[in-house]
Amino acid sequence: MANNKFSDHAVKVFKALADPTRYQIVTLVLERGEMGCMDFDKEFRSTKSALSHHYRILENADLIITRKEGQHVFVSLNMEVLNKYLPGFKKTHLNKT
Amino acid sequence: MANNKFSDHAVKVFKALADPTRYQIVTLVLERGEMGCMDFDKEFRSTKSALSHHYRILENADLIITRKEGQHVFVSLNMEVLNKYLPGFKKTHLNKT
DNA sequence: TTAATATTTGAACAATTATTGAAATATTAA
DNA sequence: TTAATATTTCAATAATTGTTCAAATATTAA
Repeated sequence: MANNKFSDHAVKVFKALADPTRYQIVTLVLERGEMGCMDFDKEFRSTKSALSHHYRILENADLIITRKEGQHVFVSLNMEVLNKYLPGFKKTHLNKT
Repeated sequence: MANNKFSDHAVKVFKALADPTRYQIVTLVLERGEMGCMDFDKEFRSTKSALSHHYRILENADLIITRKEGQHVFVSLNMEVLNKYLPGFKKTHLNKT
């Protein structure tokens, strides 16, 4: 978390979700739970490098948590932050066309 | 509303709020209700032209409604869309530091 | 009609953000 | 140790977004 002012962090969270790939990452992890961080490159067209950059942005917004297990990195959501800025996100954004 | 797919519109809404000026416009209108669209140029440093461009983005995301009364334009929120993508927004984003 | 005020538009430029490919780093297995 | 796989970092470039200023449009008042 870079900044502690509510509105600054809020804008950062919106920025993090203001990209189709990152929005999809968040909704997929929300649906499936913790995922291997590079599983996504099969699901969407995105290189591993691009994904890595996207993770950094989600992480800087404090929306995701990454955990390293051996060679692999796993991504999960920081529900505390998601609920702080986007309460009801799961209900509203999951399983929508 | 340009696109009818839920996630595309959602990303558009996040993009619209992913800028400090636009976030402030939305929270101010939420707090005060309908406002003269150029009242903001006193509140923040932003030219009328920049504000006009910002309104177009908020309008394209279907977040605001503009109403013309004589020479003046008034801005209000489209609560239906705000509630569809960001339920609880008012409660969480109002009167925060 | 002309003048005054309000807002929008468009084009140019600046700034930020996204993507790429190659090289670097880390971990594990052989 | 070397090789293989996973992920990150870096620098370059591409693409998008934000701001500015000037011109255009709209509305009302004189």
